[in-house]
Amino acid sequence: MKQQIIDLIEKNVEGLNREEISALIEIPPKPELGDFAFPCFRLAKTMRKAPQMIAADIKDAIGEVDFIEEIAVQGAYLNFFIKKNIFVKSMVEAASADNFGGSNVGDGKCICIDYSSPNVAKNFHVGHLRTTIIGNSLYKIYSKLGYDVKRINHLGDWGTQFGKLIVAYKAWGNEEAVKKDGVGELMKLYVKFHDEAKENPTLNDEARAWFVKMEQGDEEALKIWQWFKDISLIEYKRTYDLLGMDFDYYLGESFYRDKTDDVVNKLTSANLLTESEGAKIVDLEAYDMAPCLILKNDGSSIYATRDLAAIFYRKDTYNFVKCLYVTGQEQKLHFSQVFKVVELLGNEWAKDQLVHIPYGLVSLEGAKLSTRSGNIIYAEDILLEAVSKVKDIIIENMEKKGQDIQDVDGTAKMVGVGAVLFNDLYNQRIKDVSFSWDKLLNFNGETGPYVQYTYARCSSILRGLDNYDENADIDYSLITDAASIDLLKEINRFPQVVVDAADKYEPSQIARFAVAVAQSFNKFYNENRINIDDSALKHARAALVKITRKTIKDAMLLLGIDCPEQM
RNA sequence: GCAUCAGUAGCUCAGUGGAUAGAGCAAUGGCCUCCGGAGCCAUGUGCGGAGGUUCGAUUCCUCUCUGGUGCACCA
Repeated sequence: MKQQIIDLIEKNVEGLNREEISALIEIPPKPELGDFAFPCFRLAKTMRKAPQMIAADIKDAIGEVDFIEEIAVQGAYLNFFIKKNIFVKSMVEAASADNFGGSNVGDGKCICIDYSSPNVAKNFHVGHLRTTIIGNSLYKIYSKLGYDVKRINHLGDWGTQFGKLIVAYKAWGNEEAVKKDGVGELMKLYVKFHDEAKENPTLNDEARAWFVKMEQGDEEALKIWQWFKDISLIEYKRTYDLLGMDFDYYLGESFYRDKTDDVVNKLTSANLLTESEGAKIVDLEAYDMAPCLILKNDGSSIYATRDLAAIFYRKDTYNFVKCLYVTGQEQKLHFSQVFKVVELLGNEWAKDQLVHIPYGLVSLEGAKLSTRSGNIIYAEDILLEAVSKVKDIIIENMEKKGQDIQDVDGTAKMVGVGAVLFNDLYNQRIKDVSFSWDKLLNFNGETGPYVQYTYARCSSILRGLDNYDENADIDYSLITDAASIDLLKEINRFPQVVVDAADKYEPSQIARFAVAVAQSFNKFYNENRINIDDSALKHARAALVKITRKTIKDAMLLLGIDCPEQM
């Protein structure tokens, strides 16, 4: 419908191309102001006339059009009122299409997303949840737009921290305890190492020495390392299963250990490597950044080295058009440095293909999360707690309302986990999050369960319709009330919302949209009975329920959340 | 110190170079013998401050204040 408006304006206005017109056209803030609006401020300068007069002139030039009810001039705005039945029909039909909201702009091109990437031998806590949830949603969003997305879990499974763990394990650990408590025990060893190292700094040198051994392929070191890694992965996968998420590749930092030499060689031939305090660095002073450390003074690699190796590997292997890194904003400098180094090696594509997607810090009741101080909540505990609370509510509702819900545990999992995901995706990524159980477990208002509830309600309505024919013709002229039209307009934003979410790397746009549709539907529902005797009206309203239901489900799936038929 | 991000209603947050800046939470008061009350409706003296660009700035620029984060051998 917007295209037809653009056609009209293009034909009757000089000096603007279709793209410019399209960008100018807006949806008025209030329905009384029309269905589409075209502001004429910008034309005032070139046409040297008051914008109000320009609007009036354009109106006259357009004249009568078959699908337009009225064109109103309001100040500098040209407000278009589309004939309702035509507008309704076009919106319902658009929203009924199978891939509504999606497109094929991606054309099968590859996008790599590096996310989740927990540090092996450390617990998976609330902070890790953010990267996992945001990354997963971006995967869904870009897939919806026709991209071939590679989900890469770049495990933190290499580095000096394993030297520390080996030192700690050999000094204070034992096999039994690690077998019994898994990552929990490894964490204890890690914390103990840091406490002891404060008194005895030579422990740090020992740790670095063990890491050098790892890099040199020392059998004993690698055996312990592999064992710790296996233990950790089992625990992480349990959390991923709960979240209903998976990855295409688990390629941790260790995967690149034989590829860092090549990075050093490239940098050396490009004459970018300089020595400083015994270490090898790339000087970035010209770009107002601290130097990028490539090799430590003991010759071993560091995370930047491995990130560089990973970039070249991914470019060669997947030929990505974009490689996204979903990590905390505190790593911003690191990625700026690494991306700049890639660029300095003569890779212009680094400028727009390598993108850091930062998110805000998670704190716990105002204090920073810290394993060492015990100020920590584990992802798994949060998810299980939410599921358990949802289950209580479901059971209570079943007694109160006499509902018969088939799969209580499955539904509780869907809603509980969904609540956590939604809560994490609802605000802009960059906002810091102060974790609060109260907020997380309140399911009223702008929450996942609210949206899911609306979905279940749609399903329930459709199940209960009497004398309903799936294939009956719809009389669109029967839909005239404001609540119905608002609902349709809301739903029809979907394709643009998905594009915006992708452009800004902001799943929150989708979450906000899902809530807006749900709110709009609930208002419609409160004003319009659907299962009524008037068959034509019943079928018309049911058509709105159907597309609402479908759109909510598709939007929620983009967040990694499924919707239950009953709850 | 340098860099960077943020500052909108009591709280948590949306939002846009333009038509009266919006939601949710919390609070109070309402909601049809009828499709699901995890719902709907009603109540709101707010864009940190100062300049600048513009016909128009909460939005863009500069400065400033406040808070977060980062600044080499951790990732």
